[in-house]
Amino acid sequence: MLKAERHQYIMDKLLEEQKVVTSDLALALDLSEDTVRRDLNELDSKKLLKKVYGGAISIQEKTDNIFSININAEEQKKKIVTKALPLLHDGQVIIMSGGTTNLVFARLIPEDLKVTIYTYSLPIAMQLSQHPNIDLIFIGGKMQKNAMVTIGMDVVQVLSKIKADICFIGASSININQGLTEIGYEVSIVKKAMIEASDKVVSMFSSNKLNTRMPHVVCELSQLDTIVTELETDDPRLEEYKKLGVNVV
Amino acid sequence: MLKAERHQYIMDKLLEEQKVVTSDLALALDLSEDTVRRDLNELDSKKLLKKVYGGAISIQEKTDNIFSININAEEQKKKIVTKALPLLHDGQVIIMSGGTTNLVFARLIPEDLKVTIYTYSLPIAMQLSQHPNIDLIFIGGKMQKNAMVTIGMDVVQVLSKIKADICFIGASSININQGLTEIGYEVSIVKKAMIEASDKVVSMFSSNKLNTRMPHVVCELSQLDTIVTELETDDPRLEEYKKLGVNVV
DNA sequence: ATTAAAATTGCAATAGTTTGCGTTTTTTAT
DNA sequence: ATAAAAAACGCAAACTATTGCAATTTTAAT
Repeated sequence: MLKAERHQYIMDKLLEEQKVVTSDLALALDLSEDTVRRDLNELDSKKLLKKVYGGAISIQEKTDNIFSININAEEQKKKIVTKALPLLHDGQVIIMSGGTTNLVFARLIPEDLKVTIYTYSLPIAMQLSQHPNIDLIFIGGKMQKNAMVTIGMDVVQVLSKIKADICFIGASSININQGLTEIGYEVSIVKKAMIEASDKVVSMFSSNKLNTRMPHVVCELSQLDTIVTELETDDPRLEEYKKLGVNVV
Repeated sequence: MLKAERHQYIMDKLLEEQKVVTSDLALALDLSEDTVRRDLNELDSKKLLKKVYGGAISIQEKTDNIFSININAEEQKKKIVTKALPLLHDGQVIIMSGGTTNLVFARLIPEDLKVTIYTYSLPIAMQLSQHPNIDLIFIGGKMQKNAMVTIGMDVVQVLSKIKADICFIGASSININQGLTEIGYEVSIVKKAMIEASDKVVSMFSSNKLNTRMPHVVCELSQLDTIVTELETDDPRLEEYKKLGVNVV
């Protein structure tokens, strides 16, 4: 992995989570913490983030009366989510996690689709509020302010009581051995509940998330029905996933 | 292989993979790494990619996505909510309804205030997510998409189980006889529950809401502790309200 | 076709970067 | 105060880039 790639990865992560932790990045990227620190310091000196003890936080101009969400590589994300649109059908009950890929997905849901969507992400809910034909239900609870999602027992409890046809789950990291892993424990718990509540589990992410890992396991690959990336379905990097029975789109 | 062909190959690869590695390209194109580097440098100077140590990365765009909310008479609202700021104290448990006045209020909450806030409004929650010291709890439920608030039994139920020190309630309409009234039935129910859950009830609104009415009653004036408007406290339009025991700020 | 100039290519030596490790220093939280 | 975690520092090994140069190929004009 190129250094510049790592930098992109870090900035990407920062956009999603508002902060990054040195040790988590070292784990995710399979690097020494030294190198991560050097990366963070470099990005700091370029004023792209603010290095703090233990990691880094994003520097974002105070948004005044506007809620702005930065999306990295939006074109790529559009490509990914477009491939997932055929999975949607009238009448479905859907659960959506947070993340910018899901946000792009939310925006591209056809106007005439009539579905019920549960979400626990503020930006996703804001986006879906614009949609004329969606029954939208927000799952409340304690807010994880950086990611703008609710977490905790309340969320899990609501999820345990619903039964969805399909869920679209964002991924921070995925690899063959651990499967889907998350940076935060709380979020991993919520995602587990989400998977439990859904007949079908779909995860959309860009290929740079492949073969990275985070501390908290969400689920094994066997629990994923479909993964959607920007890659061609015959790309060698997806081979192992297909072997394990995951549907690759 | 012609140079132009190679360039095309590199750009194709880049489009697909977001990055190229010098050594891989040299191998794939059966060229020396020197030549590949020269190619990459050339493409870099044409701004078609970004040359980095070890290879090159695609120039990735970062789009800004805005959920914008129009706030009418923002200056006036700032004036109103500023008068309410002294009601806030560390340690309070607070409930906030939706509305743009409350949104402006949320934005002006001092950075160092440590409180717990319950809300059922997406924009309010988004705004409060930016605040470093607030414990934020979102009350989930079915979304009323236009107003971007949750409504219904779920919301009422959560509200019935909490006890807040103070609530800040937006007002569609207020008058002496009916008190606070709302345009939507669902919202009126939620606001009732909110008032029930709070020791102290504060409503902020501009004076043009005075002496108007809507179909659904929220509460009588006697249940309001404090109203905050842009008017001077001795303004004759507020006289009647003061007489009924409402604190006027 | 021939030829000279210009561009391209690979090589080798040199220079510069990156990275992980051991050690020391600083920071944080108890 | 003290212990634990994180950061900084210096170093060596591995990797990547730059440079000048000679050999080769391409281009363009007679």
